This record gives sequence, C-alpha cells and structure tokens, in this order.
Amino acid sequence: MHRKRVTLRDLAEHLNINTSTVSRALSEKSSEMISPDVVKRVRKAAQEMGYKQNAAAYALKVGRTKSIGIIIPDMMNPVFAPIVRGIHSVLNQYGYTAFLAYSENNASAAHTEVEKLISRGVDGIIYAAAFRTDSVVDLCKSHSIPLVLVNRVVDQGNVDTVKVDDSLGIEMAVGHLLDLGHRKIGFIAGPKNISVSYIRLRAFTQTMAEHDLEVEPHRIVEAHSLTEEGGEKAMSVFLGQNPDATALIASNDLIALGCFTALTQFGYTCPKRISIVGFNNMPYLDWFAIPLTTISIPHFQMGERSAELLLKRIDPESDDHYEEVLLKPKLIIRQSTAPVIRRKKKIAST
Amino acid sequence: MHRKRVTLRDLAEHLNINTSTVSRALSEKSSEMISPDVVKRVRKAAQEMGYKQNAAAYALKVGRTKSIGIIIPDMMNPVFAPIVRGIHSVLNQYGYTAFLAYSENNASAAHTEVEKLISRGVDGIIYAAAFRTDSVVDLCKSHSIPLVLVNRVVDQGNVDTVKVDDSLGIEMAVGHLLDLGHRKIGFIAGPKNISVSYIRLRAFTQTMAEHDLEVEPHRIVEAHSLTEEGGEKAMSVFLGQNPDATALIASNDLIALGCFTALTQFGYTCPKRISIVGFNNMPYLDWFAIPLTTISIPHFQMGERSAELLLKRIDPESDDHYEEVLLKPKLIIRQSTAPVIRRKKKIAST
DNA sequence: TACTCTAGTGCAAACGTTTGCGTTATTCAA
DNA sequence: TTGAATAACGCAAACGTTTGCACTAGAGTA
Repeated sequence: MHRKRVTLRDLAEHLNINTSTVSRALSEKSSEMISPDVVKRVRKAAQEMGYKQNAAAYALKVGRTKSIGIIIPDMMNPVFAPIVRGIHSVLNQYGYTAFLAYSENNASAAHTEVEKLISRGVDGIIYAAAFRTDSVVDLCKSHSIPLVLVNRVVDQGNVDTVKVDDSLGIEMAVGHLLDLGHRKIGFIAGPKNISVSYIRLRAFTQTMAEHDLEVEPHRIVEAHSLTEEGGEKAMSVFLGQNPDATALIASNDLIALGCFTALTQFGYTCPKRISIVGFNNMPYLDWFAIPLTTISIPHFQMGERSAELLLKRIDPESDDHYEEVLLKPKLIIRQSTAPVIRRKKKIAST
Repeated sequence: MHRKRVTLRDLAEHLNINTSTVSRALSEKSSEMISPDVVKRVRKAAQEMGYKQNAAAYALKVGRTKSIGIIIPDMMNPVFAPIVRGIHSVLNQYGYTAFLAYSENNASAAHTEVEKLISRGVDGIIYAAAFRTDSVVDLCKSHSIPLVLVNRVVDQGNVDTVKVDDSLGIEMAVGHLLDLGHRKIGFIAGPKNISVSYIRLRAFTQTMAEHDLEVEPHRIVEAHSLTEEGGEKAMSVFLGQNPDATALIASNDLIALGCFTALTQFGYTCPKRISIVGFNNMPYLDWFAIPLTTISIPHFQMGERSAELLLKRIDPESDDHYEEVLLKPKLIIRQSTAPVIRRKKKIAST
C-alpha cells in the first residue's frame, strides 16, 4: 500500500492550493474562513488519499498532544481496572489518548514516571497513587501541567480531586458490625502516609467514640502496605494481641485478603472466629472463598469524573479554582460478617 | 518555577555554542564527535537548567516516537495485568512508553483503536486481542508498522508472535483428568474465530482420540464469548445434555467461573458432581471459593518476550524474517478436580 | 468612477530537534 | 616548511503543522 504517510503538502499540491488552506479547511474551527466549495473538495481528497494528521507536528506546533498520563499504584490490584475504563470512556469522546504507568506504591518511582510523562508532553495527569505529601503535585505545578488526584488525595490543598467519602464508608462498616452485636472491633490500617488509610483509621476511632466505644491501642495495627502480604503480617500480630476481638475492619480489600490467610494459618475461620469487612469492593470479590463484606466505591464513575475534571482544567479558558468531587460509598454485605456469637459469660469476680 | 520549558537553544546560548553541538553532546551516539570537555559542560548545564528533550520535536524530526501501543481484549480480565507488566518492564529499559487500549473483544473496535494509535505515530503495536482472521495485521502491514501478536494468533502467517503451547496445555489437562479416572469428559469451547479457543478445542478432541476416547458432539458446547457470562450459558446447555459427564475442561478461566455459577444454579457442586479445569491461571484464582485447577501460562514472560520482539522489529537493522516464540504451560492442580466417584453400575441388559 | 470593505486565499515564520555538510584549527608525515 | 589528514564545531535545512499577516478580487457605497 502507501509506503509514505500523506501530508498536508501532498494534499495541497494535488489540489493546486496552499497548504495553509488545506489546514484550515480540515480544521473544524477555521474551516469557516474557507469557501464551502473548497472545504468540500479538500475533505474529499483527504478522505481518498488517506490523510492522517501527524500528531508530532501538531504537538510541536500548538504545544498540546491530546494525550494524558494515568498513574496507578499497582497494576495487579483489580480495583483500578474499572477506574481506568471510566477514564478511557470520556477520553475517547474528546479524542484523547492515555499513557498508563504504575508506581508499585513507591514514591520516587511515581515521581520519575511523572517526569517521563511530562517529558512526553502529556497535557495532563490523572494520579491515583498519591501519598499524603507527594512531590508529584509540586512537580506538576512547576511545569504548570494540569493534575487531578483520584481516590488518594494529598494533605496540601489546591489540587483537583475526585474521592469517595471514606469516613462515611467507615461509619457504614462500623454501623453494620454494631448491628450484628460486635463491640470488640479491631482495625487493620494501611500506611499512614496514604490519605485513604489515614482517613479511614481516623474515621474508625471517631465513629467508635461516637458510640461510646473507646478503642484501645492494641486494637489497631498498621500494615506496612496496602497489599495482601501487608495484611497477612499485620493480622498475625493482631491475633496475637487480640484474643477477644470478634470483628475487624481492614483498610483495604487486599489487606482483608491477607487477614484471611493469617486467620487460616492460626487455624481460625471467618466469620466464625472473627468478622471482617474490607474496603473498595474490587472486582471478582464475590467469587472468593469467603465473600467479603466491604464498602463499595463507584470505580467507573470515579474514572469518568476525574477525566472530565482534567479535561476541563486543560481547557485554556477554564476558570482557575480547584474542584473537589466527593462520591458516596455503599455497604455491600456478604458472608464475611456474621452476628457475634455469645460466648459463655465469665462471672464477674466481685 | 520555570514557566517555559528549556530548549536546546536555551542551553546553546547559555553556553555560547551552537545548538547542534548541544544536541550531539547530549546524544549518546554522537557525543563522541564532541570534545569530552564540552560534553561534560553541556550535560552539567542540561542537568542544572532542567532540560528535557521535547518528544514531539524529536518525533517529528526522526520519525520515531519511542512509544508503542498495547491492545488487550478486556481490561477487566485480570490475566492481562501481568502481561502488561512484563511489557512495561522491558520497555522501561529502552526508554519506551506505552499507550494501553482495549477492544472489548470487538473486532471493529480493535481496528479503530489501532488506527488511532497509528495516527499517534506509535513505533509498533503489541496486539493481544487478535481474531483468527483480523484486519489489524493488514492495517499494520499497509502502514509498515511493526506488530507482534501475544497469546492470540492469526491464521495467516508472516507475523511475529508470542504464544504458549495450547495443545500441550490441553494434553496436560486431559492427562490429569484421565489419571483421576474420568472418562466422560466435556469441553466448553470459546468462539471459534479466536485462535486459542479453536486450538484448545482441537487439541482436546485429538488428545482424547489418542487415548481411544471418541468424544461425541454433545460433549462439546461453544460459549459465545470468553467470559464468565458466556461460560454460564454454555454450561447450562451442557448440563442439560450431559447428565453423565464427570469432568470438563473450560477454554478459559473466566468460562470456568461461569460454569461454577451454572452448576450452583442447578444445585450441583464442584468437584463432587463434576470436575472442572480452566486455562490461564489468572491472578487471584487461588482465592476463589472453589480453587480452580487450571493450566498456567507464563504471563509476565509473555509480556517480556513480546516487547523484546517488537523492539527488535522496530530496530531498522533487524533482519526481516518473522519470529514465533512458543512458551510452555504448566498444570496447576487445585480443588476443582477430584477422582471420579464410582457410581453403582447399571447391569447390562444383555 | 473612485473608494473602502470584506471574503477568500497565499506567504512565510515558527515550534524544537537532528544531521549532512562546510569551516576552521590542530596534528602529523614528508 | 608545506601539505594533507583529522578533530571539533558551526550553519542551515528539514520534519509537518498552524497562524499572523499580506494580498487579491469582487462587492458595496457615495
């Protein structure tokens, strides 16, 4: 077939007009300066000769690439798949394309990934891997390239964000466990330098306090990462120091999974020994051996909203105040939570 | 910070030398034409002033973008995550970046995605969503842009491919079931226009034949797609027409999952009523309610190999004969398969 | 008729690189 | 001492667009 890509100039000489006219005729905005007749002829020829705009030349000229970067913490965490789909779904409508990168939950890796993306000239970045203090937001600001945070946010304000009401989610989780009769409730937290794990933990102690349940320190243990492995290790120490707990909330579905494995290692089962509720409602969760009660977040919608927000910020004539969209979580009850079983009461020694 | 990106010219005037010298000093290849002293000074200044090559200008000049496109059939299928990671891992070493797109298992969607990628000027494409006859390969050929197929291949030859030995995998699966004493074995196939489902089905009947087990037509039913939903529907009809089957092989883990749901709808359980083996060993499978015996494919390695292959093909001085790398599958035995339970024999009426 | 105005188009610069070629200055051989 | 060879660098074109400006011709006005 055609070995060489056909260019604007090719079209121009073929039609015996100037390349600038061709350019204008093809552009939706400036085609109105051109006589309708010429526009029609140009577009027909472009169609026939298979003209495709050279993205590099366009980018070089106008300074925008019509591409963005997406950075997620972990490619293996299925929860990000629907988020990415949501992003794509709106990107497609506007002719944008996305680079996908992941940080392996590593701050400096994320930083260099963003640097690479910026060097590629992306028009904006959707960042789902933020730490509470994160150099990426300064990096983007210094290059004045639009950034929107999804799910994980950052302490420092002045950034566009799309997040879910984590506190509300935890309230729901606690409420559910209380309804089931649980009182001795633990919490497996994620690293404190990530907003979601920080906020969820805080919401936990607060909600408990509102129900006049003071939570003692040994009821809380922090996993070193929001992964299954992190959950497993944390759960081991939790079980060691909480022989009496009847329920726990995990900061994350993945952590909850880790709790399961630690539990079976100790020879216990869920929800018989302990009820567990997770967070995120990641895909395929209902297939699991112990279907996990969890807090569902609107993944796809989060993706959509963040893409819309970013596109809006990329638009040069957008107002310049930051937005924060807050989405509602939902409680999904499955089989990992059950009513507390009444054990034979010790007679108080008094 | 710096509002405007610093360019080669900025560096040049700052150092009172020509931009061509700066360009050469920065380039690994041509820096040897420049005196070591100058090279050092240029690189130092570039570092300090935060110079980043303008990707668009580079692409426009040399005609290569150092980016590739990845197309997978389904973002929600976890099996592609490790493949993509494998691709990224080698891409990173060579300064390449990847666009990620998905086709929703739709041929025409895949075609337009590829067109978009080509129009973006990607240097090559890794295509994991191929049908047995697929317009994408002609599209790429006509634009003379490198293409490598992963996992799913195409009937027409002359394409670089990375695949696993599906036939061997099925042999293993059949062998495993035979060892367990099964003889009445069914097969839930995927759509015949996808190489993997076609080959796996063919391997099934062949292997059975080699063991002197003729497989009757009703033992095979074809799902309309390689998804859980497709598996569920197919399994319903399978159960209807196979009251005596004791085992089956699913073309896909997702299909196997669908079989599970249909099974429970019928009030049966696995492996008690029927043993099931899947294919792919997708992530998180060992967590499932019925841990699925399956054929494991080397996901990460498949990604690596395909990226290596593509990069090699992109290299202008590569030889021009196509390569086909074939990887070995592995049998993973879990709890969805069990020895056949001997039912009370009907006495032959003769 | 002479003038201004406007719609339609062409000209050429610019975006930031890379690279073939030309120009110097230096080295080496004879 | 002269010549050629080499090393180091500068010049300028080119990649394919977009866009401000200049230009032309025809329409409208007085």
